[in-house]
Amino acid sequence: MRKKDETKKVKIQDATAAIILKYGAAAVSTIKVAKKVGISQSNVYLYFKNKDDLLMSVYQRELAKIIATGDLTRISDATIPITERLRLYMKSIYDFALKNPESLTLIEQIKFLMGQSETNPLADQLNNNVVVSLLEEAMAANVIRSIPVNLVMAMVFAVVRADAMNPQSAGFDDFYHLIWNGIRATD
Amino acid sequence: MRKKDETKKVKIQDATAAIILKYGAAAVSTIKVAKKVGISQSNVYLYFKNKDDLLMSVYQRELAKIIATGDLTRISDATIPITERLRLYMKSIYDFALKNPESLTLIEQIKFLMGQSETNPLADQLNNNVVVSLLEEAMAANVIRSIPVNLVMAMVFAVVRADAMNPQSAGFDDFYHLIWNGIRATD
DNA sequence: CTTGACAAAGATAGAACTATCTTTTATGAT
DNA sequence: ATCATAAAAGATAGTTCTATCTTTGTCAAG
Repeated sequence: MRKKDETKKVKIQDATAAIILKYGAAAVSTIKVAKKVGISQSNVYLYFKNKDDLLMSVYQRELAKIIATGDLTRISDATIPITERLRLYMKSIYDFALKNPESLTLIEQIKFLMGQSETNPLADQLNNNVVVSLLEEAMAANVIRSIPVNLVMAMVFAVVRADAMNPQSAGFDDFYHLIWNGIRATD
Repeated sequence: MRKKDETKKVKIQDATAAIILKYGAAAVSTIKVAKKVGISQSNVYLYFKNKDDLLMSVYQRELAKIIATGDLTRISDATIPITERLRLYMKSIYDFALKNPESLTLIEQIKFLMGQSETNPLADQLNNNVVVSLLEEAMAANVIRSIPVNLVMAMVFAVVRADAMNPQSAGFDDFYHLIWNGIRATD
């Protein structure tokens, strides 16, 4: 029996990502992807159920990168002071964004095309469990002011993203100051 | 001679906007728009040069709403203290977003579909002249910290948008606090 | 060296769409 | 009432695309 070339699946994903980055997610078609890889169009369906499946796989791949980067364990480590954990959270997001700005673009684009797109691209990953409870804990302890969590998230991501896209980034300290002074509890 | 029904142009724009809000900008087609209005597809081309022209007109229409809302004159009125003008700017953006959340969605969607989409939807209008110089003036006067202007804009818009989309808004005071304490110069 | 299995390419049905061209219909002016 | 004009509808050429089905090619096991 003949074996399937697993590197080809990756090549297809890469081509898809390249098209999205250059022309936007709406421009993706199996024809263009296949042409870019140098295979026939029907061949794409050997590796992906359909176009949505392909897009979702690219989406998941970028998400996995994000998760692999940050050390989520420390964020929920109760032995670390909460202010320090908040800082850790922001640092890990900031570092990732600066290192992988295309990841954010890809996630944003795909989410925009496929879904009701929520507010921001990273919502899924760091959000849903760890970060929300971190923020809620900080509010309960009166370390940060009581604001809807999604406002804080939106703020963090927007600033990170803007900075990552800038030709020269402002640096983590400015970023941190911007966020922290906005959310910290005033005494 | 038979006269053109100008209300029909508006109806076409309305139908387009409705489709965008419900299914996203990528879902817009002259067929669907015409069906929604109850006219023939070719009829759309009597009022708009092509599909892009239609989308751009919807985009411009929403932009005009925003401009019509805020009183931009006061923002550049040098007799008003700069901190007060910064507050006015944020208030006008906040009020508009709360009153017209769909406007933001429409602009975001259309911009996303048509262009390289920059960072945020409102960039064009309040931005380009008045607001940028307001922020730069505030930085020069050391009223706010020296940060890239687009970071501040991104932050403002992201928070405003998130709040406007929330079922219950946090209110202007919380919004203002969040932004102001982030950007103000520390003494 | 043959053959089964599966990858790869080819071909194609069918849908959705854009933009233009043609025909019909309605209306305001004479 | 007639007629010119332009709106409205209809028809259509041509493109792009998805997803499936068919054919061809290739590799590995026996």
